[in-house]
Amino acid sequence: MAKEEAKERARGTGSTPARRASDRGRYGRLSRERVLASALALVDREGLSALSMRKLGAELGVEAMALYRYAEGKDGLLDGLVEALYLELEERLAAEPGPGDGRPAWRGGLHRIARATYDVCLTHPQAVPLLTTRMLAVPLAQRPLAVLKDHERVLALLRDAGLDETRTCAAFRAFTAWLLGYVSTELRPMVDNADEPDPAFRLGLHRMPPQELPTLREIAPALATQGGPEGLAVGLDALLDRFTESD
Amino acid sequence: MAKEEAKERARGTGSTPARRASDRGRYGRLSRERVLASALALVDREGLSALSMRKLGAELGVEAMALYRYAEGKDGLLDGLVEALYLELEERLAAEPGPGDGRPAWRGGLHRIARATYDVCLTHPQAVPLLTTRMLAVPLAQRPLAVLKDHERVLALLRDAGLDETRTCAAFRAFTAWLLGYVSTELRPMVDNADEPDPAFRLGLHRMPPQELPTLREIAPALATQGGPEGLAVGLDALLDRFTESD
DNA sequence: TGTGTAAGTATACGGCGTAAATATACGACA
DNA sequence: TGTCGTATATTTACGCCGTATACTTACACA
Repeated sequence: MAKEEAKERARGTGSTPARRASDRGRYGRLSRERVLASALALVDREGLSALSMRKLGAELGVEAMALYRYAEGKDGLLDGLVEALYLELEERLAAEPGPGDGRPAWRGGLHRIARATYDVCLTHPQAVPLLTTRMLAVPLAQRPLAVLKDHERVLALLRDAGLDETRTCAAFRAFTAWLLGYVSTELRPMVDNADEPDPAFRLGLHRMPPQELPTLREIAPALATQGGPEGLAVGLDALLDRFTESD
Repeated sequence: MAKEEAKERARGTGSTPARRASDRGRYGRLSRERVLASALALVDREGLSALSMRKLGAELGVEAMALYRYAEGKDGLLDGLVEALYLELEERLAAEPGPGDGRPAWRGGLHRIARATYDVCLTHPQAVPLLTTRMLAVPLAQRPLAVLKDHERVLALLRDAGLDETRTCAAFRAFTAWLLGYVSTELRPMVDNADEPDPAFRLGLHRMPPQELPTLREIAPALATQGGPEGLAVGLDALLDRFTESD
């Protein structure tokens, strides 16, 4: 793959002098990587609903239909975004060393995965809904390879913990549900009007009928805070403790 | 009832009359309730992507634009579906008695809410993604009243547990994340081809590269099982234990 | 019985995803 | 060097979508 890119670059640097500048880049501009990266950037910048084949094409200097060589339709493109997120997760996991602290390796591994997933989602908050919509909507075996490899890592770690098949499944489900639920609830806007100086008005509390929602009104400012990665870790430990204990 | 609505209409308030069935003519066919119920039925039957203003209008024997009196645009309609789900939840909670078993009332209450939410989602699996996309995308104060009332119930129960504000928030977040994550992961298809008799093929395992995904391939059949309401309850207890304990 | 108003319709516009046919640049090979 | 097959991108077109705007119609009430 790197070799192909090198070839393309050599081609681009003018081995054929008669080629006009506007023609030079016409072919070989696109690749699945470039398409997905550009799509993710667009989503990061303008949100999921702003992603259309035409707009993405324009962003890449190309007609919409050209994208169909690199993703099968819009749905395939969205699945590709999920794949891109998990590839980024893979990179992060490969980069970080893994602490090797007091706890068992399998538990540390699960925390690393959870934390890295959190970080990826924090980097691309607008793409997070894709995890519960596209990724979970696709049957297990049809998910992108990067996703399946992530599942594999988690399952292998649970196996390392010495769990039998039943308990491994239960723990895997708990891990996934907690992680996806946590990032889904945490990584999105809580504020109503960010420019409003008064916290109560910024939260839009004036919209809430006070007699019906006394506790909520009282506690809403505190709810605007976040649990952060610590909250994720605490809940993860609680679930792992429960779901990995033998009766 | 018809009299009150007539009064409201005369007063010019924005509320919507629901005419008696015998009044059926060209006018009075629609109401917000009927629109939302029909939309939910359509989603249940054909999935979220099949819901369009035109199709919903046709279903109700009406032009698409007529729907705009009862929901502000498509997004408002989707938010209305979320509202409908939480209204259904409210009904369920009102109907069931509440067991009053050994555990503290507040914990029993949270379990009742979680279970009822699970049941509602089980009844409308196709609508579940709306919870993580539409509901969570809307800032707290702008969520439908039925949603806010649900939040209020949960918060009040946590307050009953004697938690301070900080801990109440943490527990609320954990409750929400776990519940939404659980229903999102649990209530969707895991199978590849439901008509295939061999379980392995039904799961599409032949698509998985075996050397890269050994654990996953081995455990995939077991993963196709579900945690059910019991799994939800077990995890909920684990999280509540952890997030409500004082240091 | 007339009249104001809410309920629903008609029409139109621009954007969307994408099927199908078409044009074109490039690599390979003569 | 020329030409040819093919991968690559474009063009065109179709039907569906959400919805702004202007219109018609049925009803409540005087």
